[in-house]
Amino acid sequence: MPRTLAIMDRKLGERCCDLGARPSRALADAEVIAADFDLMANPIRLQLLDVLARNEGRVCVCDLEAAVPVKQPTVSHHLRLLRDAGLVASEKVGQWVYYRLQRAAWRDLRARLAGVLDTLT
Amino acid sequence: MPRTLAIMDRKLGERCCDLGARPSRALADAEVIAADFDLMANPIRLQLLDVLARNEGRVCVCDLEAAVPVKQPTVSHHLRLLRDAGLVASEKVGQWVYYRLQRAAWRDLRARLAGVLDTLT
DNA sequence: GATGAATATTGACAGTCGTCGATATACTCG
DNA sequence: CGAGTATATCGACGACTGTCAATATTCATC
Repeated sequence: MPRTLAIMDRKLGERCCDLGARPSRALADAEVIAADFDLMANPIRLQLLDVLARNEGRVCVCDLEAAVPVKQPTVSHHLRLLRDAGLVASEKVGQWVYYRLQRAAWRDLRARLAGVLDTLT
Repeated sequence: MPRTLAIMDRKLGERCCDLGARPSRALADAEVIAADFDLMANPIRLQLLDVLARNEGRVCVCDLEAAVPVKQPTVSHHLRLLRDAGLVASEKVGQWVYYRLQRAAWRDLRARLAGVLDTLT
């Protein structure tokens, strides 16, 4: 017993509203994807990731600090967000901490985002 | 007169800091990319875009309103953000307003984001 | 163990974001 | 014109974010 008309069956200007439009993704899924995008939605984090991507396994915090226009606590803050998300890992060597990208985690994230972007294009 | 050693030339645990790490993108570029990601970093916008993607040129605001768990002013707010960014367009027909994706704008945005994601993987 | 360096954490602050009720605007129909 | 509907805008509010100074922690060296 269908009581709503599919949107595709309707002409422009004819019968509007409540015709059964639903998102294909549940809100919970959308929130996960939104969190992925959110991590990337900051220019300092993008610059940090860029430096990490081009210096595999060899970047200590003070190098990162020199690469971006914010102070050390702020760099530490952004690195923590990326680390908590599993996208970078850190290794302490002596008094320094070296950061590196977690390429596998990035592949997963990229696949998720590409899936979204593909449907919109 | 090079006075900084490239990061790649250094061993782990040896000489740290100020070795010339720079982001390849300027801050201004990073801010543009971050704004792109930011637009996508919201679950309601993702759901709206999903409905628009699957109902080409035929979705009025009240249909969108029915598809997401927020009130009408909030839907209107998110649609405005997407419209201001050029990613959707609206057309008034009678008392209704129909929204549709701007596929070309999405191709541009996807290319920019894919470029970033590719370097990280 | 005191000193100094590298990094993390804390606490405060200003600014931004998402949300909604109320209201305004624009259109339709009687 | 008056009533009703669809959408946009306004104004307020709480929550979250980015930033930094100050402080804590950890390690190395003397």
